[in-house]
Amino acid sequence: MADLAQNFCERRRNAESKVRTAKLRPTRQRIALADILFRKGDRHVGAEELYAEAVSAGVNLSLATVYNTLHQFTTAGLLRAIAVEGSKTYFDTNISDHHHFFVEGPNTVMDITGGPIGVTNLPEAPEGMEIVNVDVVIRLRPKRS
Amino acid sequence: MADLAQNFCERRRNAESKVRTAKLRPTRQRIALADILFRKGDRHVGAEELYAEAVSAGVNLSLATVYNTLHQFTTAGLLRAIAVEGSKTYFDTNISDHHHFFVEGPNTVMDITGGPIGVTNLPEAPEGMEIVNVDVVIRLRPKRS
DNA sequence: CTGTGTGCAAACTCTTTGCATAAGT
DNA sequence: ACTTATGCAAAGAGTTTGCACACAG
Repeated sequence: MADLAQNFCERRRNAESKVRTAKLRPTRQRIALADILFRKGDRHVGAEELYAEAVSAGVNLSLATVYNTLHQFTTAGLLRAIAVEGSKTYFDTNISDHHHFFVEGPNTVMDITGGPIGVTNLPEAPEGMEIVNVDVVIRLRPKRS
Repeated sequence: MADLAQNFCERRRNAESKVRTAKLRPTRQRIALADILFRKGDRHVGAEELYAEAVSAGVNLSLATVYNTLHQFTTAGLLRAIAVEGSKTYFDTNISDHHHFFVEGPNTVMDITGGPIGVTNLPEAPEGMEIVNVDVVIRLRPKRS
């Protein structure tokens, strides 16, 4: 029991420091979201899912706050928004340089593991522009017979 | 004048054959949209823009028809939907293997020209999945001082 | 004629916004 | 106390849907 309590406190402390890193006030909601997001390893979440998860974890917050927080975390560099076609925005807790599978049908995003993808012949940015990032998305579909 | 009329007819014929290629009935609306889409070279259009263009070209149609047609053309392989982050879907009249710049701010899509980008270390599709395509999106922002 | 396509308006999803209230420092 | 964040509900963008009417084969 003491262990559980300690883990709980430690996770909370980690989450809080994440929020402080982002120069945001460590409010209950932001700490709870940071905990959910960064407790487990790499995650790809949409706002609704994260909201549902927070609610079912007993956190009292609103969907608008989830959107606010996701954007604040993204701006602070704690999260990355993923470029996939479709109406929904996914956020990735893995900020390091990597790319994604997008699965048609369930519309889910997965990290590509097993060796870094290389992009060759990367073009120059046009005059007056700078490259923010390079996203590679490999679109998958369930194999038909 | 005769030239203009002939060009007009020829374009219309081309557009119609595009529609037939897609195994769709060559209705007035679909032919008009095909003409607008494929008359000029490569284009990246959203539904609303295409609708506006059609309307200002004197075509009488509805936005819903534009959406229907874009999806039908995409399914038929005449167009490709582009994976960019954000709420809006862009369609590309260039079906060949190429990739895109996405410009933050104006939220526009541009083809990457000047040599084909290569992707190395392309991973296997996971069990039971097949690769539909590989999209590379280079996100740009206006250079700050 | 017969069936598919279209137009319209309403519904729907995801996301943002405005403002009164609550909470952090 | 002072300021910033939150909750709520409403608005907003983009897209889809259902059904009566119109048009192509």
